[in-house]
Amino acid sequence: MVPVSALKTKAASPQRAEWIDTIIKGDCVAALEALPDHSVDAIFADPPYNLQLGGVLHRPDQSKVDAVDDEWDRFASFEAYDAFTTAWLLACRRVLKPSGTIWVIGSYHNIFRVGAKMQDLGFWILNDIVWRKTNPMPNFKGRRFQNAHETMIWASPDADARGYTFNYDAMKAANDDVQMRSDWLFPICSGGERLKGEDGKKVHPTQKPEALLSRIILSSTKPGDVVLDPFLGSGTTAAVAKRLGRHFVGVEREQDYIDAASARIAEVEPLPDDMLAPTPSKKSLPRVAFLSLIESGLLSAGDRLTSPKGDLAAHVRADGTLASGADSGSIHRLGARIQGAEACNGWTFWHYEEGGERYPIDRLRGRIRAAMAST
Amino acid sequence: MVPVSALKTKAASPQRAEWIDTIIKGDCVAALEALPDHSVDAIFADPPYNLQLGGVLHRPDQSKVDAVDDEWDRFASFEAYDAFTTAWLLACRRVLKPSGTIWVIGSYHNIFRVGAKMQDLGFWILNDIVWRKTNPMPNFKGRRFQNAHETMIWASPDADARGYTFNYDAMKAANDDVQMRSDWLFPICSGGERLKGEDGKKVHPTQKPEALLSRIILSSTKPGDVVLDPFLGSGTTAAVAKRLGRHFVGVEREQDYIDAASARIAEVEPLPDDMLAPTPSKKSLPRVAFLSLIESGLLSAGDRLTSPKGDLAAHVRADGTLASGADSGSIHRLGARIQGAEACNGWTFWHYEEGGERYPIDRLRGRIRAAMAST
DNA sequence: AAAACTCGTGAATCCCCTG
DNA sequence: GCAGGGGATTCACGAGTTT
Repeated sequence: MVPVSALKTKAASPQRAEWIDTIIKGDCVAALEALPDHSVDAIFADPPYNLQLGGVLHRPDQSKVDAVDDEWDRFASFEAYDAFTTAWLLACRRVLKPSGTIWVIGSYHNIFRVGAKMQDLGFWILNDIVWRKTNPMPNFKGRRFQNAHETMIWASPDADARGYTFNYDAMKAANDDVQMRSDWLFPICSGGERLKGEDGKKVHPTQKPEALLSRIILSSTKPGDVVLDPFLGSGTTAAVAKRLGRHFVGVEREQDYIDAASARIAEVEPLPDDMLAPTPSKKSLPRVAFLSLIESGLLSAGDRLTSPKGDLAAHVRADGTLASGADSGSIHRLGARIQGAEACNGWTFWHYEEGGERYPIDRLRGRIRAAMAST
Repeated sequence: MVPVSALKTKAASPQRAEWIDTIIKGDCVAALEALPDHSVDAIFADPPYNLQLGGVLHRPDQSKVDAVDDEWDRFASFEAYDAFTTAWLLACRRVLKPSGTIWVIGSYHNIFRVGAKMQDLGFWILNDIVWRKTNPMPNFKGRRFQNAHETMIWASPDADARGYTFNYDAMKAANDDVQMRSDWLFPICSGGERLKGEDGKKVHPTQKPEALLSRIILSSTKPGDVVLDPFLGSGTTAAVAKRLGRHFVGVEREQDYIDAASARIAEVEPLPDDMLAPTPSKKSLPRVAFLSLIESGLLSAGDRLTSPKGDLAAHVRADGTLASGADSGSIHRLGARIQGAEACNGWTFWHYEEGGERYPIDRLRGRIRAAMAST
């Protein structure tokens, strides 16, 4: 374990476990034994791709392509790779909270095997996300399509998992107010962001762009969460987590990578809290009872409410229910029944009249909430 | 076997086998026994996805989503699905020429299992191709990213396969003279192309767009080649193959689909030889997420944006929203609220400062688009 | 006649808290 | 653990209708 105090994020608290905000040196499976069950909120895993590259690849100008041929990317067989995959996935699932989620990135060389194994082990896939590269390496031989993307799998630890974090509203607001899609566009990591050694050579062959990790962390974690990267490499996950006010824990086998990542993380300045506050979702707004509208005088018993078009009507009763003929119930239940629907959001369905205009009663709820906020 | 003479393509030759340009009725594995070894040049397979859907899903307007719940998409377990996959993949490989290639399409529900099984059986993956949908169904409950793509695997029957067809230059010419990438953009099949029954309902729940098959066939087959579709369904593969001067053979279990596909194929007029050119697609300006400006470093969390005159201000937050005092939201929503307006185009309203001058953030969006276009 | 508006729909693994 | 109920949730098109 490498407790680098400079790595600590500002969100640190005294009672925090000692492995938080550190890089653990060692093999992924063995190193994760240092963590208790269900202790991390999210995992980003960038496992070896098992590229199975043949000979040396040359560009048209005869220059040599610097392929990933490191020892850690070589496996004897698909079976060996599958056994490796099973081992680290199980270790990850043990330390992942039931409400947590895991991201795994890969290419066509390995992602199908990893995805199938995840399903076999009971992980429940939430999305597969495509990272479209703005600047992928060309196919030099002209024998295939340009391999211009990588695939990520986002999954919960089991099919029944509830309550995982997905910052839907933040993603939508950040995407021109339409839902964020499963295809993301980012440049590959290059330029100043790419870690280089003193020899000017890249420190790690597959350093991921911070933008990619940023979207992952912003979408599926909350400030203060702990993000695990079992194959930390150059430390992108940890650096971005720290910047975004999350805790991290990384596992890495090679000292060179640990050194580079530690230095990188230490330089990261967390963003101020008010830049990280989660975008409020409607679900997170304070609950307002319909009865409060009557109690505060915004509506009165006997008032007439209608459907949006005004063709269906009901009357407000003193106890906060609605009545229509012999039928009565909550704003939601009566709204559903009166339309013959299975469900209904009474706040947006029922309308009141003011100055000749119809408005949803949600407008009145807004006034209550505004009054609550100002006190 | 259903020898529909009207289906014959113009490239027909007298010594052709009788199963060419026909639809064979029956289970995929059994039906393929009618074909000799190594007799087809390419395969497009759209197997059941094994969606494993739960209950009924409603849209926000309470309408029901017409889910794929057909009998043919139900499997007892992953093991049953894997056995099915193995069987049809082996049958396909037997009839595929050594120089041929196979395409398989799927979603995250099944594509990882299929891909892993293909590798296990010795198929050699050449590319995975992402079909990005211009108009995918939204995620109605806001619990995941919008599932906006499907994945195709393009593979040769074994690792040593040589001489497979890839029309590199045609693809490049069709793509503004840069290499065709592994991510393709097409609308889903709708409008006049979608086969409808007399009741006005869709004939097949998962009809694929002709544009998709067109690119597949144009990229990896030659005129006169034989294209097999072991799950023919509504017949898109056969119809496109015939139009493009290729032969086809389809396998399908259900008579209703066979009838619809036969009628559809009969109506297809093969293109004249000199017209068999790929269709270039001009795309409109790509959507850029405001978050991309932060992710790409053009803006940073905490940066100050102002109204055109500089009298109103907000701060950029890490998740791609803006904050002004206690208020926050997308660039559009906050822009509207801060002006007291109903709507606002945040791209032209919000300005940043550079060298003492104010510029709309639309200028930064332009830079992102320029970077995208240059790749 | 043209524009605006409404309505339907697509391979979907789609809620969460309280009693 | 289960049942009940509050109440949150959609994008791009094509087709048809109204203004």
